[in-house]
Amino acid sequence: MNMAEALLQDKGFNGFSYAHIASELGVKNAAIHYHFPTKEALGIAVVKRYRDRFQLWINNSRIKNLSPEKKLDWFFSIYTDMRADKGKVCLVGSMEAEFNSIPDLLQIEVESLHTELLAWLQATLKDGRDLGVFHFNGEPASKAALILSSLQGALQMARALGTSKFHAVVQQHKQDLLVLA
Amino acid sequence: MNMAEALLQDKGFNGFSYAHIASELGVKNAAIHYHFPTKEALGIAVVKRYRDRFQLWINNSRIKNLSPEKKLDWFFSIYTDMRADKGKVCLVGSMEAEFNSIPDLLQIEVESLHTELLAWLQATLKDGRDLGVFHFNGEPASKAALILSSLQGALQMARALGTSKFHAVVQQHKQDLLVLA
DNA sequence: TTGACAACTTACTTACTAGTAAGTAAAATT
DNA sequence: AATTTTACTTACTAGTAAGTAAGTTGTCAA
Repeated sequence: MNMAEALLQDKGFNGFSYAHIASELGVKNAAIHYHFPTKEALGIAVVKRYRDRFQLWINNSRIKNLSPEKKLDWFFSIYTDMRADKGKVCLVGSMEAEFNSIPDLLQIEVESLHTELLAWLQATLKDGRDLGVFHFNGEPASKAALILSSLQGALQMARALGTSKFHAVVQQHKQDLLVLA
Repeated sequence: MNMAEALLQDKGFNGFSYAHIASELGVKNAAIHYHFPTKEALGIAVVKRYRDRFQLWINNSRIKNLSPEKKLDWFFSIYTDMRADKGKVCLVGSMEAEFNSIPDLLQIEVESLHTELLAWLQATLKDGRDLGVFHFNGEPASKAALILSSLQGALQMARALGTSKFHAVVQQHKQDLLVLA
């Protein structure tokens, strides 16, 4: 599953095969099929694990008790770490880009993950604005969608235009939220 | 090339084959290879055509003489139209998501397109701020990267979460740029 | 000690992939 | 009118994809 997740974030669902995983793990093709009968099942398991991991994080007091500002920094750091880890992109972006060529049940799993990420970010932005630390117009839902879509896009952008562009985007988000115009 | 472009935006580079194009056009596999010897060449031709089209547009007086505000509306409309056209995503996002599983020369072509899109948006944002119609902190380059990455991500997001999310993002960008805090 | 099960390997199938070589019919060029 | 070129088709190759059936080995419990 670690290998599959890394390959998903590196090459996309249609860009890797059972053979890739098998050879790198030093096992045979069929050994993967023993644990994950189909590629769809493998993809779903990876996304499901990611969802569970995210829920564990945000419900852990380590994160839960942070200020909105620190929560946002933590959230940004997830994406910064992906960029630093061999230029990975986020799972959601990787699979939504080729959404119409991935299996049905995997689409549903990706949708669930995306909804959960967005819900947490939206709540965090709302809390921050209510406390007066974040400044933005409009609905928290819209601002959350803007920021999340931008992080997703910026990881992809960095592949062509370099890591500096990714960091520029993150800094711009911080400035937009924290600095009064 | 129209078919290839549509398939790229629908399924990604690794999600379509010569057979897809051939069958839909009612010709044989080899007929495509006659015009585009390799899949890499086909991809490059599609992106190159898109680059040329974009340069034609922005150098056309119809766009060139628009106010920064109208220019931005035009730019947003490109992405809104993609969303309306069977939920396509932008070429750049589609290929950067699977960047590490597409041919080398195609990567370079995508990079060029992305650089050109970003340069135009950056200049437009700068002009708008200089004229006092746009309001944002920081460098035009960073704000341009933020907006472009967000549009790219929002088209992908809309596939899982619906068109309304895409429109929310566009409206939020307008509000962020136009309304004083 | 035997039996059952987990975790494989071996060996395979079917379907599809990009790509090619050789031939053909019609249109354009000389 | 003869020749060349364009745009294919037919028929193929070599490689890879996901997926499967049957057999093997090591571990553990009764």
